[in-house]
Amino acid sequence: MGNDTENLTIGAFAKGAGVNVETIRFYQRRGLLAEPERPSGSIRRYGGADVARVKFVKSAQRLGFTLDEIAELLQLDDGAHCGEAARLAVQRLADVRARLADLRQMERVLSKLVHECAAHRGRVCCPLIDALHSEVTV
Amino acid sequence: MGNDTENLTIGAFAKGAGVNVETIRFYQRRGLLAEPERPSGSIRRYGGADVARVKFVKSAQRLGFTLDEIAELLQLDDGAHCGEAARLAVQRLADVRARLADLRQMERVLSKLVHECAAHRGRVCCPLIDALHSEVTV
DNA sequence: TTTAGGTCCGTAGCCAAGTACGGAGTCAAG
DNA sequence: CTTGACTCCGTACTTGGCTACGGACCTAAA
Repeated sequence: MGNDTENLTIGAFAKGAGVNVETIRFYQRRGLLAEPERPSGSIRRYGGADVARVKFVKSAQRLGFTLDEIAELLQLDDGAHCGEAARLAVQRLADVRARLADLRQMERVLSKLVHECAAHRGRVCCPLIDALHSEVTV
Repeated sequence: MGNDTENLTIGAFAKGAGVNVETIRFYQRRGLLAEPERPSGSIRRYGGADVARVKFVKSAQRLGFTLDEIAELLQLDDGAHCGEAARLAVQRLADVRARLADLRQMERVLSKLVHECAAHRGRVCCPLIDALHSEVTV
């Protein structure tokens, strides 16, 4: 039935999302995750959408967004106005592009350094360095 | 004489590097910055190379490197072996490329969303969202 | 029905990266 | 030779993002 990704306990949920249980609870307190209904007794159940949401949080974090920013992004999902949503998205896009530019610069420098260093094989080496000072001060 | 970027006091240094004095001192304690000689009495003096170094630290931070990683990078500059330096650089390069891939994915999704949202003008809107779940869970 | 293992909840602790503070010393201009 | 700005140094506090702990409760399988 493929139902093994619905009706998860918090433990299975956390494992599925690749975080630990405390993190789930922490996100609930931070408002990143709704505290779900408790269908039977007082144990909460989670589903695939929750797992996706947490994975989204972790992805966005890897890109350098803070939990507050991620909360904003997620509010797009939770019924914010369209105009507001678009405004936020545009803002984030600019942000992402700035990061991309930085990172490309870094990539360029590092890969150049690696190549030069390889080309130097046998010699005294290390053009790595002045480069770090002179070029990466973005 | 252009000497206004040499022989800086810590205050001028910090201002030049765009951080505050405490941060300089913090970096010294962390070993990111050497504690300089004290030519006259007990007040330390700094130069352009120090400024560049701090700017490098800040750039690298913006790219998501931790201070420990940055310290490693800076050791390339401070006389590490070439082989070791290259190893580190290769490692960081892989790192940077992974981040780039993430970020490109994020950019793609966000810009698609922004366009779709603009195209929607007047309608109920917000394709922003399922997209967030379905596509950005990198 | 017991009981092991999971859940709930609050509170406390941890690490990174600073930031703030306070008392003592220094130094250059008046 | 004093005064006001700056420096030195240590220690403490802050913020973000978790992680750990402990006692009470629930629940599924033996």
